[in-house]
Amino acid sequence: MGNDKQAPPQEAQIIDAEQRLGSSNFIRHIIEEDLETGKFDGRVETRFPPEPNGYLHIGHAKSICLNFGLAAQYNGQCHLRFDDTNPLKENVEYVESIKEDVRWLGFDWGAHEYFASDYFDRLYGFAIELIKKGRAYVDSLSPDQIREYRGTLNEPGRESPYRSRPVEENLQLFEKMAAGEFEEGQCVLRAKIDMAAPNIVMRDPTLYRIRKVQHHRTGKRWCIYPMYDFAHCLSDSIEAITHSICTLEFVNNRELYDWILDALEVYHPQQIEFARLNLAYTVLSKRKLIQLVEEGIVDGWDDPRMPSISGFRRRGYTPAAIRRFCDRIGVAKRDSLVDIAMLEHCLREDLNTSAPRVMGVLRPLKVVIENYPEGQVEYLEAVNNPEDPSMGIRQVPFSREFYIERDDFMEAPPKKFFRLAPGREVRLRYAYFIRCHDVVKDDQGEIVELRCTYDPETRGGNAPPDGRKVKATLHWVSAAEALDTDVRLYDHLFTVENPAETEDFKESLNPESLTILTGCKLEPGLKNAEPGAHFQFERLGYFTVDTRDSTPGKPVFNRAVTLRDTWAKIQKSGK
RNA sequence: UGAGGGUUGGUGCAGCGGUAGCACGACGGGCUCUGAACCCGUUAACCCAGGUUCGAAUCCUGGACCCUCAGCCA
Repeated sequence: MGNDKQAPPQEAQIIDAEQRLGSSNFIRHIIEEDLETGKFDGRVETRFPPEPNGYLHIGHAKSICLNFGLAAQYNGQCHLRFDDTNPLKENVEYVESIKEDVRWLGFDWGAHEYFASDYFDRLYGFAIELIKKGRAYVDSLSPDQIREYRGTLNEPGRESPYRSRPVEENLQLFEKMAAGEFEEGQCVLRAKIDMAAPNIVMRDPTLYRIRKVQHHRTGKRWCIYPMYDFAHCLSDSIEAITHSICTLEFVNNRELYDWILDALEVYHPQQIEFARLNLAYTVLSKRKLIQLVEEGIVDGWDDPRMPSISGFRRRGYTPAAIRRFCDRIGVAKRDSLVDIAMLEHCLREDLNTSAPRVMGVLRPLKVVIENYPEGQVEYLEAVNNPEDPSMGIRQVPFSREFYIERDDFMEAPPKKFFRLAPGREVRLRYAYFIRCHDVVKDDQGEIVELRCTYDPETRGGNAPPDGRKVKATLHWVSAAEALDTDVRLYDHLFTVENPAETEDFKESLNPESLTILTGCKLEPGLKNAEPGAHFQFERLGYFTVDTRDSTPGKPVFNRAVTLRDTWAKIQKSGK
């Protein structure tokens, strides 16, 4: 039951593109203007260019939705290109996880799967061309010297003594670099631009460096690897990208992007920068995320508290919810911090229509119905999803002994509490009206059981002939038939809105980000729920079957998000 | 103090010279066999100061504040 139905990728893209039609942003303005002026012959070609050195997170999802969404909307194509120019940090495991995550999000790059490393030969050729044009040189300064010579934000840099090497010498040196005749750090290839440029990026940036390590795709073929600035613009050019969309921290690099393409006189895409996503109460920098994983603060990249795509997936988020979220937060150039309430809203919105309802008691309180026959079990009809009648009905066992939520009973209820209390009558969802008569306590005074009576005339949860009304409906699970299992609840990983802003972001970790509940009582039909399936536990929230810790016959559940809870709000506001 | 980006309700995004709008949130009400969902309503914003104009969030000038850049990372 409740298997995770995913729309085929193409369909997902089309549907979302239609939804997006309403909202406008500055990138669309640019594209539409380009379409009008015929700047790129009416083409729209984008790319999502991850470096395979880590897992994708919700910030990448924003970029993925943007790039694939734009391509779909303007009948273009979006390429998936791995920016694998630094073999020190990259590996195939990441390549695979990235592909899985993009696919899971519902996007299809078709045949357009590329690797910057596939262009290494051509890139090498471009480098030689630059040298021949007198626009690049091999520098033999040490890394420290290069830094010294670069100058500072306020002072211009100085030219390297090797800057004026003749073309022939540069050519020979560069060939030797590629042939492995120099050690790492001994020399680099630099663009010859302007050491006094006000934009530091333009002070003779490094184009190639020596790295005597194997590359996960090209093996031992190379010992020199191109830098981002050199590889990226040329990869875009080779693939005939029209709009190369990246985040704001690359604004300064655009001047270099343009310089390289102009110097080589090749096809020239347009780089456009937008603000990266920041989400409240979490961190979205690869470096920090890696730290959480490596220091064992979380259980891995797919820990449900992680803002990684795999984390959200395991937590119980859906691709549609994440896509909708990305559409709604919009795209702009100013730094912002998005409220997680927005994300949670998108999940609820999606799951409300698609997730089967089910009853589960997280913190059980036993109830005995004194006037219900001992040993009797009857099956009552429950609706699978009131939002979607086509999802049908199911039978739920009811008997003399069952569990309700501890929170649903109060011995001395305050004014606005209208659930169960001594002497009070409530409805059991789809079952009967019951009235509480006695409270059984143990030696410590802890409530261990409620003694109630039921009204047979309210079978199915219907109002009795005398028209008696009840102010609350509770969920419940029959004791003997209940599935006994674990449920995990999650809260923000951090206690402050913007942990990245604090001195040490780990200082503000939330010690209560994970709560493991054992002995939860769920309706028996859940016994064979498939890993990854989504459910709404009525009155509680949306839960998913954990894909890692569940075993056949004993699914373990993760709470993805709570339902909106007016009662909790009343309590918090102090009645 | 160099260069480049940015500043619209609590949050995110529109508005591109003509009554400042959408979503989320918050608050109130309706409906309800989920205190959910749904429906209805309320709240609340143009960084500041000048200027241009019949009219400025939009154009101009000056200022304030925030962000990015000194990797052989991306």
